[in-house]
Amino acid sequence: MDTYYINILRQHNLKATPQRIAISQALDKNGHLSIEELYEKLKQKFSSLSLATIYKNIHIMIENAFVTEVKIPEQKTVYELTKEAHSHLACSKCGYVEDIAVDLSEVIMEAKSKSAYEIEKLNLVFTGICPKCKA
Amino acid sequence: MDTYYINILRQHNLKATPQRIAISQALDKNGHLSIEELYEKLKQKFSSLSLATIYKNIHIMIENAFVTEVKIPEQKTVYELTKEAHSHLACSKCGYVEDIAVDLSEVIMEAKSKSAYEIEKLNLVFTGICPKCKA
DNA sequence: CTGACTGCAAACGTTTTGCACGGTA
DNA sequence: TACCGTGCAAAACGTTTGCAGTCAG
Repeated sequence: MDTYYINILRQHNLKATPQRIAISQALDKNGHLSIEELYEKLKQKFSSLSLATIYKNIHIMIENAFVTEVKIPEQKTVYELTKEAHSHLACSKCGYVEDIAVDLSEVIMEAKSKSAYEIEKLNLVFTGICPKCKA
Repeated sequence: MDTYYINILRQHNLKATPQRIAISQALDKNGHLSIEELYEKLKQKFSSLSLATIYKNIHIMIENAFVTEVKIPEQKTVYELTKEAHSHLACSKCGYVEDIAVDLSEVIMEAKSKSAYEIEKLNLVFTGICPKCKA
């Protein structure tokens, strides 16, 4: 139901336009999408959809902590709805990206003790072959 | 001495042109540079230097495992001379990037046991404030 | 001497911008 | 109704390509 997305959009100070609802839904259902994939998917619903609208919305959604950008080595950048901190697994064959939760507390402690930086966050991406591509 | 860079370039099957020597040296001395930073630095030595030359060389150097691309969340991509696997620390204020070695064997084991992917490598970037920016 | 590299200019793809119109709250 | 969001077209970027001349090996 759209009400669900309307509410979470409003909770993030975003007006609930049909395009934004569709973006939220697409990211929610697909997990991780690139700008181009988002555009292709939504173009089916809104034939007049403009790429500029996708760009503008993704950026405003990132600013409002509603969406998070995920940069993957040697692949296109993808976007996801913001969740608790987690890591990512990316398939080097097909590009599919999924979430993975690993315990990083030790790693963070080690990094803090070894460096003079005031560490705020960390970003971990595993790359490999997904089950589908292995088969 | 240039001989040093000439040799490592040749070891990577790359002809040792003055531009390539300068790129190697700049990356070696500065650690991590973006395309633009590289261009600005080398432009001083080679006033006729073309951006296209930087792009072409960086790519051929990546293909020959001489240079590695480092993608940093919300920052410009930087390049470094290829070394053993290591992680990175990036300053969210000034953009400065440095290497850090942390033990990731446990994390890798955990990821392998939790996922059906055939994990090949991992990429870890810490973001925070560097000592200079803290002061 | 030959093939590879450079610099230039043009082409390309992606992202951003300005503006008039339309829709949300 | 007032303001914000949308779509369009153009502009601005960053990156790539083709080509003629030059250089490394």
